[in-house]
Amino acid sequence: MATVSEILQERLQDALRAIGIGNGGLLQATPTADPRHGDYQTNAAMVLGKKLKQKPRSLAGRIVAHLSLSDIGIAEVAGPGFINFRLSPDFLGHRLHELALDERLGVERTENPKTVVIDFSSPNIAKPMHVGHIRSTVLGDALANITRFLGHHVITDNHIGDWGTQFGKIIFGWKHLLIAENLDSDPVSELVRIYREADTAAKKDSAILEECRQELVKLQRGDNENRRIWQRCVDLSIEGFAKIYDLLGVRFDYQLSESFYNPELPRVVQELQERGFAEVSDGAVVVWDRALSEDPFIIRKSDGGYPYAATDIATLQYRLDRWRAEAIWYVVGAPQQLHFQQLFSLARRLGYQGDLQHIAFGSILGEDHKLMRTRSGESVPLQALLDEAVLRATAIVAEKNPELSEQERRSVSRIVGIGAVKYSELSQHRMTDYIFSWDKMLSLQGNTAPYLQNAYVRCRSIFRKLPIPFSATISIILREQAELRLAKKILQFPDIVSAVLDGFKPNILATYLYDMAAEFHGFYESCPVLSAEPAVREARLILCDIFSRLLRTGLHLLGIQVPEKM
RNA sequence: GCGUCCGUAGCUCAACUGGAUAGAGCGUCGGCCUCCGGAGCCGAAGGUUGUGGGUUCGAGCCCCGCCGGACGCACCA
Repeated sequence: MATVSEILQERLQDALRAIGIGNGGLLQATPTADPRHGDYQTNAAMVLGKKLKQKPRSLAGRIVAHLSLSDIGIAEVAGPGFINFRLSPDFLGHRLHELALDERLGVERTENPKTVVIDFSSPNIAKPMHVGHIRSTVLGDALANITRFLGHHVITDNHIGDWGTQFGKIIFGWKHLLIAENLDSDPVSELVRIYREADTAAKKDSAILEECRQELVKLQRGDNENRRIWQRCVDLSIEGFAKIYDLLGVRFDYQLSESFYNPELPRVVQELQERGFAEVSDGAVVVWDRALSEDPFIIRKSDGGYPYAATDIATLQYRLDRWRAEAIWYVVGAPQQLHFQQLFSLARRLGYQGDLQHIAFGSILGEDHKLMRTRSGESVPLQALLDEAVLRATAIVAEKNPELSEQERRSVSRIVGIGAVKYSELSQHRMTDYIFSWDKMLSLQGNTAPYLQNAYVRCRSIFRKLPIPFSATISIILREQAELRLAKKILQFPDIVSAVLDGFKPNILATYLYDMAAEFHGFYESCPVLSAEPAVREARLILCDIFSRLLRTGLHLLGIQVPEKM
């Protein structure tokens, strides 16, 4: 099923051919910002007028005269040469009926499915996940859901940081500072503690620093004991991550960690040297790209170790070779932009095909407008943050709806609390540094998850009052302004979903859902459903049915659940 | 110093990739509950889009210069 925009664009192309303008390039028909300008508009006449040196208004007039739109609505020329479209109630009713019968709500699968690897979350072993990981995790998951929904073959891969110089200190700490009981009760905290203490000790005592280095070297050479300790650290940490991913409802197809690529690193560096892309500089092996930066891309350190640049190249090769990836998207914070520019630039020079994207995002700030920290100045652990979200939601739900059973309240609180955190990320443009506020994200008013979830619940409660289960029947006749407005908004859904990937901006889906919920409330206010006469009631029930399914689907694409009551 | 990102209502944020009179929420002020969940709806006030130029039918968006902020710049990831 073509989207409304696509239908209008096709009709435009037909009209252009009719007046002898064959290939006008890509035409756009978009929803208008102001209802006085109709429902959709195109600036095709102005764009083409410039190209063909014709007056935009008269060209627009000729286009309109040749537009065949009787089944859709009407078109008119306006302003400097816009063509405005108004959709007829018949057309809206017809489309709505189609959506009612379509599980995918009008969203077609792409005709060109691609294999897309999405790399996100990527926490580090022996460190707790903190607020810095939430954006990557939530954004990556939402993009994966949407990309998959559009029919692409998506592979999600959690590239866990399980290798690196910190392990010298962790192993030293494990051997000298570990407290077994702590490891049982809260393993990740204990790993953090021994790392910190070893780090402090190493700074004060160069003998300890040297010992840490030796532990690292032993690990890298495959020493049995160190290898075993490392594996324990990895296992314990991954268990901790899994609890958080469960709570968030995020899953990965793969969790191939950095160490997975270790065996490939010498070959990677050697090949780059042999092919002339890498050279030795100050004892390190580096790749220069002066056009990008005066700083080199270091693929082997002067001590022989391999930094993550080397791992990233090996990872890239693996994804291209093994998975036949046509696109690889990295959902990683903005500070690493240079790294990815260097990586992608090298990949292109090596002749690697594929759509490589660094999907960058801004930071989360506290209410003081500075990077979000705990009172003691550390980054906020994600587990604690999510627990607090659920706790706060529990209090709100208990107050607003005391009639829920204990079990319902627990389930709803989790959906609301986790949804609020996710939505506050996703409703914002990904590049903005945004201010974390419990009160705002859990507010029942405004562009928040609880507001949307409540709109869903309100709508669903209508269906609970029906004597028999609802099923959409025949035709739909819409007359009221509020009905028509809601219908028009609903029909934009397929265009919006695909637009999200154009710039990787889930926030436009979020904003759309919010706008639609606002239209629903207007409709709900002025158009009684259950008490309406049968034909009207049927049409309104269909509107409600599509609205609730669409809201649920849209939120699911964002990784957010909806409760039936709250 | 070089590079990247950002600057929009008192506050928090949008603006469908260059479209028409820049939109929401919070806060402020004023209306609406014999009616499906008022967790809602309707209305008012609030702006020289940091600033100065440029490009064109048309700029919050593109280009150049300033001002202010965040981040990154050789062996951490």
